[in-house]
Amino acid sequence: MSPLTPPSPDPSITTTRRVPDKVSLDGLEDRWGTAWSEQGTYTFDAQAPAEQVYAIDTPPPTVSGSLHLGHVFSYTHTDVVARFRRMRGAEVFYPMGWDDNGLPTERRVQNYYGVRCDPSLTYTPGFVPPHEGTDGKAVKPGDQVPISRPNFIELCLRLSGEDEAQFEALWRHLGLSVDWSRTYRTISDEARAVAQQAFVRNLARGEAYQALAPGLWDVTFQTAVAQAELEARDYPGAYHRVAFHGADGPVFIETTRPELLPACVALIAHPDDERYQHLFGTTVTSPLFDVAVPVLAHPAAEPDKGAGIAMCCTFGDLTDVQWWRELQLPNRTVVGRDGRLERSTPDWLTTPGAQAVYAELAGKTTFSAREAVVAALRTSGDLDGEPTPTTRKANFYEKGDKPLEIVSSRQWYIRNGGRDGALRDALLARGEQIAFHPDYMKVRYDNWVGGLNGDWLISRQRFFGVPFPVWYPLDENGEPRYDAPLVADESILPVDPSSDVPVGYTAEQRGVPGGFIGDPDVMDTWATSSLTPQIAGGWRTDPELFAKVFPMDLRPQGHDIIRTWLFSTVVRSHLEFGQVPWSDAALSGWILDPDRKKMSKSKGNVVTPMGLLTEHGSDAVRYWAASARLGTDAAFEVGQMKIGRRLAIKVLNASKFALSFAADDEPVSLDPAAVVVPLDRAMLAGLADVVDKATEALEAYDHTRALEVTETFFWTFCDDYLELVKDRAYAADADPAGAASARAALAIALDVLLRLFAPVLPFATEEVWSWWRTGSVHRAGWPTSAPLRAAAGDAPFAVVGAAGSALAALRKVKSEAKVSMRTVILSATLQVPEALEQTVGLALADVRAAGRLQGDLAVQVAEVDVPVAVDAVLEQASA
RNA sequence: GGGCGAUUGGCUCAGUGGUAGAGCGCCUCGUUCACACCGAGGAGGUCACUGGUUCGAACCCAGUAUCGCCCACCA
Repeated sequence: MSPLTPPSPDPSITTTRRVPDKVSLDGLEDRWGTAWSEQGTYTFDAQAPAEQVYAIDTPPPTVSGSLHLGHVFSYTHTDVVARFRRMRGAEVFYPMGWDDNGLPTERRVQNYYGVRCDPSLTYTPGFVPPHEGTDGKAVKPGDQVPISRPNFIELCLRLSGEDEAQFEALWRHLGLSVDWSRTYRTISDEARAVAQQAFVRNLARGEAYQALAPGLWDVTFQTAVAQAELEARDYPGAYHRVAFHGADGPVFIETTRPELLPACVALIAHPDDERYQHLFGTTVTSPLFDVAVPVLAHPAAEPDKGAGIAMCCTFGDLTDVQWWRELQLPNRTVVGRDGRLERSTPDWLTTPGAQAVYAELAGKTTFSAREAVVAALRTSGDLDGEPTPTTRKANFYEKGDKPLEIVSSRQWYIRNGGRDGALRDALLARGEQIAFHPDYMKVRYDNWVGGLNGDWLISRQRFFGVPFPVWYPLDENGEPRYDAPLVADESILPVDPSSDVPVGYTAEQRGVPGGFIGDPDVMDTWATSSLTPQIAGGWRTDPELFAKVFPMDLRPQGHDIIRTWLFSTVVRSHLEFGQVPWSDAALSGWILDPDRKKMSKSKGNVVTPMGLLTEHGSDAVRYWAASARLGTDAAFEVGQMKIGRRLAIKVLNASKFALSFAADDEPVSLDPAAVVVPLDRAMLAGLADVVDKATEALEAYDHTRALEVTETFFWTFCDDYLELVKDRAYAADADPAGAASARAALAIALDVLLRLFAPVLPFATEEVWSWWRTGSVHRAGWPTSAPLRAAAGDAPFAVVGAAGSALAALRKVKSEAKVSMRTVILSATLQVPEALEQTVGLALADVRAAGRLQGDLAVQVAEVDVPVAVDAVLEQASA
């Protein structure tokens, strides 16, 4: 991004005003939304040189219902940045994407239409879903009609398309300065092609691989789940003290999962644990099932947990997986992919008693099986005491509601440093190259990368997603040759291996021995969204564009998805391009409800974003959002929106006033040479400081600071400066130079203030701009301080403060006397601190006029060091 | 258990070494000559706590407490 030639107010620009008699915020969203769209105000110019481009990797919102307040909040932050950069002269690449390819979309379609996907069915042309709309509640799974995968995908596309149209309408109403001609869907052919191409290239370089291994599995969704999608939740359970049978008597273990007893492969204690030294190397038999298992030592066993000796099952938790792997234990899986115990009796249960007990468990859920095992243990006398209730932490899929099981399955992985120190270090180093805003968010990246315990699992056993562009040859027995995958060539992507045929085969060979089958899985949603820069930037289709926008400048996102979206994007970029995907990452906080809890969906639905925008106005809601700093969670506060609305209205009214002093057909002068009165020049000096501070803050992604300094100045401008100069500005006949000075200063200040407010209040500022300027304020340049300083000369801003204080003192006299502010003061003496004597003197005429002072105004240096005070004689007091 | 934030008037928050700030709310008053979706004035805080550094601490250091979040934690 290059520094731009800033616009200096051109003294020759004078325009005739068209100020409406009555100003209002109502309807500005529609009016200007339409105008911006028609005029292409935010269209990205692909011809712009690369150094001028500022590219934003916009988060594609998940299409699974409606946008909520948190979206409005964080997307406003991004839009403020986009508008600022655009005004600074950057050509802003600001696309919008829709993430519509994942599990949330599937679930919404199931609930909305009352269907479920059954891949074994064939396509039904013209299928009409049995149900439409949720009526606030979901169709129960039992009532869902099974339909084919193509039918299901058709419905996914239809519903997400409808949702996306609504999303876009909301974003336009909010005033996001997105280039709407650059919209993408993660389920589009192009996005699928990018995802498949990136995968194919990962595979060719050995960065993607397939493995058959135990992994976390959600029994509800029946899919594998990645580490990044885990959520630890409290889960009620109970310790069961269970006796294993050793040569020298019982060995007690404690377990919260007695139903896994038939899957036990060993008992394990810490090598240094004195209590179990004599048992290491011996064999014990399990209760109920009479399976002989070894007692082994492993340092991962914790002596103070439970009985200090653990029952290792395949697989109860990730520690079991570690033991199984490191101690080379057998695999005795009993829990299936549906979360139920295997129907057939496992072959390692050889005694009639064991088989009889298992027969009671077969096909049961883990929950029911647990009850059955506990009952059997009680009967056999192997349960010592009663179960002790406890709360334990269990891993859940973040979107699921049952604890994850661990099952063995064949899955695709991408290397992410979880098993490779060199890669991990390289990715940590990439983190150093990204400027996080706020910077302390970077530790979350470091924590996550440092704590990875495996590669990135990218395959999901779902339907609506990007399929893996891979087929497997079938051997003579019809078994897939997973070691010899047939990978689609980049040139033919996207492909769907369930309908497309690999090179060298015919469709008839699908599923027959000696033929082929397609990989049935789809990619995890993050595997696609980790490629948003590639998708939005035209990596495959428009290399020229891609070279201009990549690496991008900004990744805006929530701090809750640093470990997923941010990290996975860095991984893909590092592997494919050997660089970071963007220079800056802006992390927005969450919206909390007034109870300081994270806004829940149910509460969020009570106040819909569109309802808020309609009620308070988009500028008002944007003001609320822009008042919260990056990284900080903010309260949902209607009060803040009302303040924003008041500010927007004030901008309209103050602008109308500032433009009102000349006759209607008289042009407005922006000539700095006309500004000769010290008070006017002092005001511009103050404004110059504001411009510098606001610019510096926005450059540093601190939009709240920029807004604050601008707003503070603006209220002083309205309350003090405008009041002080209005009589002089009107009095063109009595004091032509003084009036011209005030009018030019007002116009120059207004011009600058509108630009400063434009990123936060795009509608009100554009409205005012249209009254007296040409073009859009959003394509006008960002103001710079140099011309203001030149116009201000050596006048100190303190003059405005001193005159303002003097005016406030006069007002206070009237306020305390409980009379109108228009009451005439017959004479007054100002008591001012010595330091202000000179500066107040420079604006005395304006102070007199604004204070309605008709007689003498004396200035004395106060004896005590106090703010400005006044002794005054009021008209009424003398009457 | 490790880490990161936060703690300032009733509320929401600014304020990184020099006599406590804003807005909202509250109180008093005013106003239709830009603005009632208004204006002016006012009251209100020992800056979570304890030590320390310093001429001087809301701010720097050490510790404590409470709250929130991130990571780890399934025997």
